[in-house]
Amino acid sequence: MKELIKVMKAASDPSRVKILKMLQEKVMCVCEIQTALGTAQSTASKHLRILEDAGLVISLKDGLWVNYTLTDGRQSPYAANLLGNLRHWLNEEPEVTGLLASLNTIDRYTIVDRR
Amino acid sequence: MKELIKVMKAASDPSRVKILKMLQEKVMCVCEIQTALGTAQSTASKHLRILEDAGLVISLKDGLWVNYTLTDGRQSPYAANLLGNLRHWLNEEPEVTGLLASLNTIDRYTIVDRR
DNA sequence: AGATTATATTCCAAAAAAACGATATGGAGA
DNA sequence: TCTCCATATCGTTTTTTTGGAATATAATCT
Repeated sequence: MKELIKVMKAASDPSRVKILKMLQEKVMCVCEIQTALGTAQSTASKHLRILEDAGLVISLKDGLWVNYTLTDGRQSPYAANLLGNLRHWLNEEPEVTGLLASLNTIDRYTIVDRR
Repeated sequence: MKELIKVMKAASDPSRVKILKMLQEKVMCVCEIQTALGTAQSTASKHLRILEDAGLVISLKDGLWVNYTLTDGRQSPYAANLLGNLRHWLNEEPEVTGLLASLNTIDRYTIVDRR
């Protein structure tokens, strides 16, 4: 029960759902996600932690970068189910299509250069 | 997106998940749900409203009683999906099996007689 | 070693959610 | 009509969640 609740809670926030939809498209580091969402760095990082705790996402270090990916869902049937459904859910929503379209323009090196 | 979030939020609370599992077993009125959960009446009523707003549950008046049932999920694909999954999810969890086992002893007329 | 940098964590304030008691509502029966 | 009763709503308090700024951490580079 706790496991299910954790997955549902993770999926109860628009920013986190957006992160999941973005990660369907590509592996992303924290600063890319932060930029795409338009939030503070700590906010992005915290959302990612919640998604990771729910078994929806995994992090992989690459030097200073931390890359986030969707999991294969092996550690939680609830997570697996959600990730599977999310693949076809929300694909017509402007809020999501717009965000995904903007991913082309978001690149970690460009982000870093600009600060 | 908002619709999805509403369903996920509705499923993010243990009491509400328990209500859904109970309604898989039988139609229940508010006072039966209140008793099964051990909460205040207003609390049960509010949880039910949230579930109803998410399209997971419908209410049907029968005199003074209000009977709650699971929906067929026609008004929300997300609700339909969750209800379908919940049919096999959590069936082994003691927290749930115990609750469902106790439903035999919970009957609206008995509850009313005792107050 | 020291400086730099991407990310994680901490701290705090604001917003949202949850619980309960009390009251309101609306249907049933006298 | 008056009363009674199951449920809904309101008002309030407590708890949880969210967001950002500031700081800590850990890896890289000179």
